[in-house]
Amino acid sequence: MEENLKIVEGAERSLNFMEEIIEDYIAKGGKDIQTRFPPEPNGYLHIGHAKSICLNFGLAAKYGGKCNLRFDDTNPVKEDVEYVDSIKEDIKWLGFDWALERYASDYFEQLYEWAVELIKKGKAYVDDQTQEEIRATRGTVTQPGTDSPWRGRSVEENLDLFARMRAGEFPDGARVLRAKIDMAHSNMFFRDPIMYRIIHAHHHRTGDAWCIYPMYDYAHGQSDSIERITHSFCTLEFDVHRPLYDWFIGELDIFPSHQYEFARLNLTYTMMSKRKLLQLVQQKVVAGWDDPRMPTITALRRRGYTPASLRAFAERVGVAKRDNVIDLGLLEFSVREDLNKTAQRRMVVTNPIKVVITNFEEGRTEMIKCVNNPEDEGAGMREVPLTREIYIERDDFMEDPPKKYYRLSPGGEVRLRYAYLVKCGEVIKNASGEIVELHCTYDPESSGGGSSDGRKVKGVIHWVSVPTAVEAEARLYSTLFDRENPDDVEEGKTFLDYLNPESLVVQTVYMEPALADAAVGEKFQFERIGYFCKDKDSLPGKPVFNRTVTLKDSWAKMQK
RNA sequence: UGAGCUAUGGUGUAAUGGUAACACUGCAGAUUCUGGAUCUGCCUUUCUAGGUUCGAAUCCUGGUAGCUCAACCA
Repeated sequence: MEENLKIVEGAERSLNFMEEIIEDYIAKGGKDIQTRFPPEPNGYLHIGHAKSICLNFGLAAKYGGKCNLRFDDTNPVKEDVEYVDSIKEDIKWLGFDWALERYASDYFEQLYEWAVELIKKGKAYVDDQTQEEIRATRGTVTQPGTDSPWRGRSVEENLDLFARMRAGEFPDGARVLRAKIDMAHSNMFFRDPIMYRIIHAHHHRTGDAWCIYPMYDYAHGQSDSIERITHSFCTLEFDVHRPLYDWFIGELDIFPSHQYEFARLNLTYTMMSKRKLLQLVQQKVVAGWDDPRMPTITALRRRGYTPASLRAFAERVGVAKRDNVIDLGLLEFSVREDLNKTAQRRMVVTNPIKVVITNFEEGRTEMIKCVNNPEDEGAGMREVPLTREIYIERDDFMEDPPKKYYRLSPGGEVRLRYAYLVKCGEVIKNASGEIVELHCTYDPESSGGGSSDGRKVKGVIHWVSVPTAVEAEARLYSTLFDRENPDDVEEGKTFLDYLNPESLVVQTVYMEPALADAAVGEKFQFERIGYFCKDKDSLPGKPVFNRTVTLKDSWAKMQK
């Protein structure tokens, strides 16, 4: 696995633009590279965050720097400890560890003092306008705004009012503290941005100590500065905020952190909007944040994705400044690549048809040696029982096969994986003409890859012995949505109109006995089917497996 | 229609004034006790019009297209 990681992460490639920024910084004498991953604890992390995590932690590691985890917890009504716990778990699972765990709320006192400083400089004022009035006077992107009637208040009055805001004298929404910049600025964020608002709410960390809370723009840059973040990476939509980020740091004359933006990750057949993901959970379209069809890290983990595969994926998608939509196929390629080398093989029949090997003695059980993973010699061997009656896949038999069909057909011969050659004799049907059973004969000389007369066979099929088969529930997942870009909605529709009705298909499958005592979270390749991971919903005697991803299937492709 | 950001194969990402390449996808073949894996080959690319230059994906100008911004969200 280490090796595997190296192939991707250590591969020779040119620098991405972020690495260039950092190398440029170092070339100019800069040191102590410091980054941070700054989630708001208001939801679960998704694959887009995984890209950001790999970037921030990866860059710090590559250049001998450090990366902090800082929760942007400036809005108590949306945030919760449930989310901070899940975020920490996800980051660790991905394989990263932060230098410092910090919260924007750790800096509330300092932020307050700096606000007082700005008031004293005449750079901030308390505005009594209502939310609606503020919105109405902000202007539009093409029209300038107009000054608030409270813009000219004296420093003394502002100081007094701001102190009383903090003291809790005013109800929510009564007043705000605004930076005094330029109501006609072409950048909307410079039109006297709000720095503080009154919210009488319990904060998950500071409790009831505060009833005024800083806005993102007033908190983020200064928090970066306090932590001496040298490179503050964020997504493209924040580029409009950068001048304001610089303005506060400049006015306060504090450590000059700098912000750089990169394009966020988009994936086909899903969406990254926290709002919409929350909607899927709340409307019970999915079973929860960790429903294996969700793009959240917790869901991907439950589905069977590995940390290494997600890191390799992040490396492969690269980083740049233009909008992108990554093909889901690349994510799937990344897990298959990892699981192919690490997951043990097992035989499982998903849609059975019974085969009776007529020349195999009744009551006899032969233990067949099977290779656990042909890609990993260290994985060893296991024994699988073979008996007179076995299950094979219904798809592996055709009464009237097309050309190039290598599997079983009347009179045809195939190899039972790891075991003998079998030839199909009789096809048993019920009254309504459905095939219920196949009668075959085996070649006792054909174990170990040979045959009694040197003949070769093209088809190899998997099988499970009937008396020892273990029943399990398989959850076959495909995309939650039926189109590549479910965010692109037509008139009068919503993304919920684009759900894929077959995103989850539950099946009863028959497994070889070795699978009976797999551990939750353990990953296997069900030979010729796909990669599966044992789910936490498993009950004693009733295992549940999630299909992580199918195997590449060039036969299915030919069929189309 | 104000400001900012971005334009390279089907999808991503490189090439940093000097032969447009790498990965995924797709197609074809070799090989194989997984129609898996592996290996080989192939298809397909610089938004547009000018300019600078011996030479432009790269620099300049205009155009076009896409994205972002008018929460007391982050």
